[in-house]
Amino acid sequence: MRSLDDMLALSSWTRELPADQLNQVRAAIAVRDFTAGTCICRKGDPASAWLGVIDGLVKIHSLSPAGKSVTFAGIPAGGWFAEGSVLRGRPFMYDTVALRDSRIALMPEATFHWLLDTSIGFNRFLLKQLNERLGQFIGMVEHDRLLNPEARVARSLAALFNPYLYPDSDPQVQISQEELGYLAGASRQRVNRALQVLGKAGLIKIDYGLVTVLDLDGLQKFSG
DNA sequence: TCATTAAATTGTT
DNA sequence: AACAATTTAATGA
Repeated sequence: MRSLDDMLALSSWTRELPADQLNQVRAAIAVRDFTAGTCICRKGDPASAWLGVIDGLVKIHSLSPAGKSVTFAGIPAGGWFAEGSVLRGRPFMYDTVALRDSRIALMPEATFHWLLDTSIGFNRFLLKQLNERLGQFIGMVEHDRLLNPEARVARSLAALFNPYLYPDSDPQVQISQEELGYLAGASRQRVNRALQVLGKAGLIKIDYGLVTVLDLDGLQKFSG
């Protein structure tokens, strides 16, 4: 299992920090392990920390009153999230659940704001991250209206491997087809078919509970 | 190490 | 949505 130091080494915002500031930031970050299926934070909880996925896989999602699940984003190892709520000083708007055993970094709100006030590199990182996320969500609306289900699954999958949001060299993700369905807004059956098509096209490799991306660029551009 | 079983996931209708 | 097949993980001989 990866460590907090692995994560910080991968996070580009740490690179321009003076050594003593980085040490202070590192000391302020708490690390907690969550087993698969447990809730990391719920809608309405105070946003007291900026969260990072050191290892594992997390989803941000919402449950309809009728109990249907919609997943807005899957966050694999290397990703930071919840900056939106921390920036506004408002409670979380969505639930976050560990999809498999996950190790989470919690940077206290005060530390987050200290970095925001003192580090240009940190601000640059946040701008880039917010911009990447905005692009992903605009893309989701576009794909939802314009593309066929195979292409939607392809892009949803590709979004998990955004090299800026999730700087992790691992081309695999351990996720069930059911969860991919929540992420892509498609039924499990549809995801199953789509994955087979994408596999035959040589873009991914499918194993039990595991998807390996062979051609990320091709996956992003796939349109049937 | 191997066999058995339950649980999770997948493939199909 | 329901069913059958497959894979994994856990258990104990």
